[in-house]
Amino acid sequence: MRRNLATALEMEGFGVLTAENDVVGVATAKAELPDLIVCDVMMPELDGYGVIKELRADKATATTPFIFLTAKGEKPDIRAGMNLGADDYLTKPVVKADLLAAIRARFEREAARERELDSRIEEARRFAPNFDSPAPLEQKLGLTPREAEVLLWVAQGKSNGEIAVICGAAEKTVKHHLTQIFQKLGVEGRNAATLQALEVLSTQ
Amino acid sequence: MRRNLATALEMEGFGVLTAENDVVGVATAKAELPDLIVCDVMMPELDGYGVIKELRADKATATTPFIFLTAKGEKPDIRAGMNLGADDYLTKPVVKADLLAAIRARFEREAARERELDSRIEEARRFAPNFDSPAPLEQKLGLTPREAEVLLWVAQGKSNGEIAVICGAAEKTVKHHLTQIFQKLGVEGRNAATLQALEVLSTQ
DNA sequence: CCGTCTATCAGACCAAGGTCCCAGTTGGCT
DNA sequence: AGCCAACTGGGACCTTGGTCTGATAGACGG
Repeated sequence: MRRNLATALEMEGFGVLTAENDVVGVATAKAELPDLIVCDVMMPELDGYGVIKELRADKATATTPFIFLTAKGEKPDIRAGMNLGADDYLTKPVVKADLLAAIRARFEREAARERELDSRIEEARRFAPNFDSPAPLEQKLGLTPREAEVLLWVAQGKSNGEIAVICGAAEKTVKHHLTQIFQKLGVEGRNAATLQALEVLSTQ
Repeated sequence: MRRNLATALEMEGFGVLTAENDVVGVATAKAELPDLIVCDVMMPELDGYGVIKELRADKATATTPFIFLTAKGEKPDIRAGMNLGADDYLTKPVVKADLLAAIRARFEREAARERELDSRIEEARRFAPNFDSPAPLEQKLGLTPREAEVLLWVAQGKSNGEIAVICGAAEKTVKHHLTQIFQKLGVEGRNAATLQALEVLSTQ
């Protein structure tokens, strides 16, 4: 049965790993991190429910698509399997076409999620430091409020003169704050300070 | 039936929206973007299969957990529903406990995915400009190879003298490249140029 | 009341950044 | 052969950045 299934899937172009029982299956799943898991319910030690519980509890396999394929086709069996976080539940007898369709459907579903995830990551990784408030600089870099304010403008490429105008202080004062900042950050020059500030303002 | 179900869910603390048929259901789902959808199969115009096809085709609802709850409980019906990307399929008669458990299981599954996604976003949003290659600067900012190289080091906080050593050129030459760079980027000073460079190097 | 922290500012001084003008070399394209 | 773009450098010159020393003033807690 298992061999039949494996060869059928391989003929469709899938890479297949098999395991002879529940315990071995959990181990190989955690080791190989497959893209999808097909699993029976009736097995000696953990049984299928135990397998999915184990896999769902492990961060690495918690979101792996998981399909039950079993002769235990009573409603309570199905509900138990699905409620443990299975993604589909096929009851024997199963024709090859159904299994393939189910697998493809789960892959398609996973692909849709992946697309959404990609766009959200794309969004997140955009270079967008938040120049709204000097508070993060004050806290994360241990600066005084005024120093944080000055650094906020330095990080935006302002010159000391401009910052003096913006903050309503003399350029000398700005310079003084800057030396304090450089010392606290352990850097030389406004460039290195800017890099640190951007790091803080980007990760938030 | 629908009212029964809605009040039952509301009593469990869920916010519930209802729709009297397939077409209205699709419209409200697209408008309100619910966290989960429960849907019958037998409906006048689209039927349940049409509903899920529509929703899966729309980027905004493509990954919303979707549960069929219907009297059409024959195996081919179930397979059809699941293969269209449903996440669970409950056949009437359904006891309240089963529905609640199914909903909670889907939410839990979604939460697990969300946790994984959060960690991946956290990874991605880290401030990590890629200083490996000047090529992006050359292309996206319209610089010559040498100019891009100089800017790459400027963006890392190097002084003109240091860059001269690194690039094996006279400081005068570095300065000359910099004036070219400033002109091309339309900025004054290395700070503003650094900001533009980091933007390019961060978004990749 | 006194010390500490924060913010303010000044003068002197040097290093670094940046501009302007100019000029030689290489390499590819026509 | 001639041209153009890129890379290279020099000299003169000014601006900005940054340090050092030193000083005043309000706020705040012990």
